[in-house]
Amino acid sequence: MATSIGEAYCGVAQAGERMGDWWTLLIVRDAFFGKRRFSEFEASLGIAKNVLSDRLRAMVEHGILEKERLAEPGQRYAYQLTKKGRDLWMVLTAMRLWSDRWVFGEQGPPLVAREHDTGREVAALVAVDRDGRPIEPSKLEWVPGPGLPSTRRRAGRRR
Amino acid sequence: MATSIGEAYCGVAQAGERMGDWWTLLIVRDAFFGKRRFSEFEASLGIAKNVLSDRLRAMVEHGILEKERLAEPGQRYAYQLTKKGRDLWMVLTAMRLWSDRWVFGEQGPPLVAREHDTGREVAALVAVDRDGRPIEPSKLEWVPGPGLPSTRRRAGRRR
DNA sequence: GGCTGCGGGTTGCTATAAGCAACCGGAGTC
DNA sequence: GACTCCGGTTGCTTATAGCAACCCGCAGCC
Repeated sequence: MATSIGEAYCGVAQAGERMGDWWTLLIVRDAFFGKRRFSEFEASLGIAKNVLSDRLRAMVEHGILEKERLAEPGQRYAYQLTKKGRDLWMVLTAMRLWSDRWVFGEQGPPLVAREHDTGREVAALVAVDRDGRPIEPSKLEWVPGPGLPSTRRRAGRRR
Repeated sequence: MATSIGEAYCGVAQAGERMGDWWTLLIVRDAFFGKRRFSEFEASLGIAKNVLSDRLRAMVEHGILEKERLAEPGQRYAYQLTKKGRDLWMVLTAMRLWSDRWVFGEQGPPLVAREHDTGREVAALVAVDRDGRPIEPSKLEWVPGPGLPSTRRRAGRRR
């Protein structure tokens, strides 16, 4: 990861910084599938042990996962998603839906997310305002928010 | 990127494979900001020239960007998002909203997306079914889709 | 027509990190 | 007290990001 990326006041860069690499998202995905143990992630992802160890530690440090010792016999731990981690669901879903359309396309998605009691499937994401009303992405512009510390922005800054 | 990741029948992994690394998403973000030229991306991102060159080529190959020679004097090119590239907007937005909440938090987002004619801001993403009705993520389960070639799945497979 | 400047790269070197295999240590089990 | 399993660590090799230097086509200038 580039040093310069992390300094940017950009949510995309910041999120990328927190992830580290794509493994992190795949670990979160597996956690959503119910996987919790070191060996489960290892087997499922085919990731090297040292890299997995590294990722898990970083994710715990960043508050995406919680490590907990299991009551089971032996030296066993469970990694579970925190609220912060579960909030990555939208990121995973956005990526999955993009792939469903642009990678899998005609052959159809290998996996779908379905509401368990009604059977309705997630077909898309829509952006909404604070009242929950949909916003069309093509009509959007980017404007500085309250957290922007740029010198070009004056409103709301105390000196 | 790991070799094993690309083989997975998982939209998240596939999307990650198409990206290559986080630079790709940052380039797409800049393209949404209106940047089109090699030197614009270079200056904005602080990315090394060879890496940028590499990413742009890969993105053109993957159909995320289109390279076009400008009519201007000199040897100048413009890189523009294709439909496939613009469709990454949801991924960027999901990451940005996650950062707004979990990285920037109290201090507020550095940047907001606003509908230019009404001023309404994008506050969240919601998952919807094919009829546009919202689905609550916490009630979801994952099930195999039509594109899954697993041996455990029989429906729809020709031999 | 040679000089200069600029955009858009390429080449080569170095440093960091991923991949892989081997080993390790605590907890339980026989 | 030897064996096994889980969850790692250590050390080596390979791949790739970062950086600096150089390069090439095209234009304007004189």
